Amino acid sequence: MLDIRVIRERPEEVERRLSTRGIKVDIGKVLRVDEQRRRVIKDVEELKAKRNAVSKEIGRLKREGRDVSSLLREMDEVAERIKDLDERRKTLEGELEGLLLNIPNLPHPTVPVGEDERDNVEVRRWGEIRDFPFEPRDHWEIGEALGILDFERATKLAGARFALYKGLGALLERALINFMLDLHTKEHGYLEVLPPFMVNRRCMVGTGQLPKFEEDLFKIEGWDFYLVPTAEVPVTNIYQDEIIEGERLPLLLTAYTPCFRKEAGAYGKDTRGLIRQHQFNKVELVKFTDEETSYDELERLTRDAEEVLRRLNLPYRVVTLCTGDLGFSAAKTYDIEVWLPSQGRYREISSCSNFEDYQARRANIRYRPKGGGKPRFVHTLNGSGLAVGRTVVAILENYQEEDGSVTIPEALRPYMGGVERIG
RNA sequence: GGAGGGGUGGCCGAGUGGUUUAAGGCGGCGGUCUUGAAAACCGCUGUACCGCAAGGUACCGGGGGUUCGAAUCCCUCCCCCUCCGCCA
Repeated sequence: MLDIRVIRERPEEVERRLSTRGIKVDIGKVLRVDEQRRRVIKDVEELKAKRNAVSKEIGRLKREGRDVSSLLREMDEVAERIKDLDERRKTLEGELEGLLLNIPNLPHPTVPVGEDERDNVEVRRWGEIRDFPFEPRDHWEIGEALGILDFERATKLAGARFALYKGLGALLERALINFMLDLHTKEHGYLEVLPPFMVNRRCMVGTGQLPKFEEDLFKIEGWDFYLVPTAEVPVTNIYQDEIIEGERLPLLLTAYTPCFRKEAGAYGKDTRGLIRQHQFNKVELVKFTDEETSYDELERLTRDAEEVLRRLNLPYRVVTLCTGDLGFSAAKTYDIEVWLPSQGRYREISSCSNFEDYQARRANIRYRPKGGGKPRFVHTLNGSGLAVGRTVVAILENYQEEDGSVTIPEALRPYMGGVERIG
């Protein structure tokens, strides 16, 4: 959520920066509602001040045994006006909140202006793309042939966009989760947490999935529970409605969770294989920082995620998302894209963002500055470290051999009970 | 699922209609004293919103109601604890 005071003070700037996302926001409407709201607040609070004063007076006169009937009559009207204005205030505040919750974050000034993913800017590349002496196969072909992935039977269990891992495939997925968590906890200083995989609506509003993107989420019928689309939601909301002591910042958390997404609007996209599933595993990195250090922390967080690919020796590149490709709540995002030989291109495997105080304002997460002072909103950041299913895809494809076998990256072998090769 | 007990400030805890601008204590900050520290004593010590300011308003788990006036009375929901049942 944007700060209404910023919108009030610099409406043209807000409108201009939002327009680079390719959306049009009616700032004028926000300002009009805000002004009406403040007017009503002023009026009703004046009346309440009067009510409080008169009520005190009534108490005093009654104790003295004096007559108060004229004052009571006077207060009848005041009470009525207060009731009306309170209702009006509630309506206006609801209206303003509704508008604000549907306005995306302002892109950071360093974000390249552009329309869509074609305008994203590559910032670095790492690793050597292997030169295959044969035609590299798709990961689903490799996985099915090795008997470690079974999409057909997964369809019986749930439907399209689900996977059944078997044998060393299941072990590979589990090994990757452990490998990533160990790296981030033991070497990068993150605290591991294991949150609920379902959250209530308030959390979804806090991180920005709701109210705008209801159609992307799985909801539990009859309950105020949603399946988490990313660990970002439960982990960021851990500190909802709290004031964190400034000495404790930055807070670094990592979590493994499955992620559940409807993938509405992705019909026909990546229909085969593990790339786009209704359920997938992910290890997430989350940071809470102050406003001075959040962009340094974004660089570090991105490097922490990249480190997974370096250890696995998988070639990748990092791109800065342009304004038109930026997510709703993000001020700046780096995507990490891993090389997939079967597609001959880089595919997203991690998305690392700084949300500045946008989520903190929605979820009401503040910190007390060192040495005291008024609480301020934290900056929140998160990034995949990494999407596990897509990491399996990258390993199967980049480490495949002509005979259909797959070599296990060395860093992963201790997590695989020493297995060096599948097939 | 059944029965009972609870939810008050950073923490503990008093408060059953108006002298409550929420007692008192602990913790924290500042001061006096001291070579320094401790102790003692004194003072300060929540959040949000409206307002240029002075100041005002709201908040005692959430929402609604009664009343001139609600932490206090009524309704409703949520959460926690204890016991019973069921269960991984």
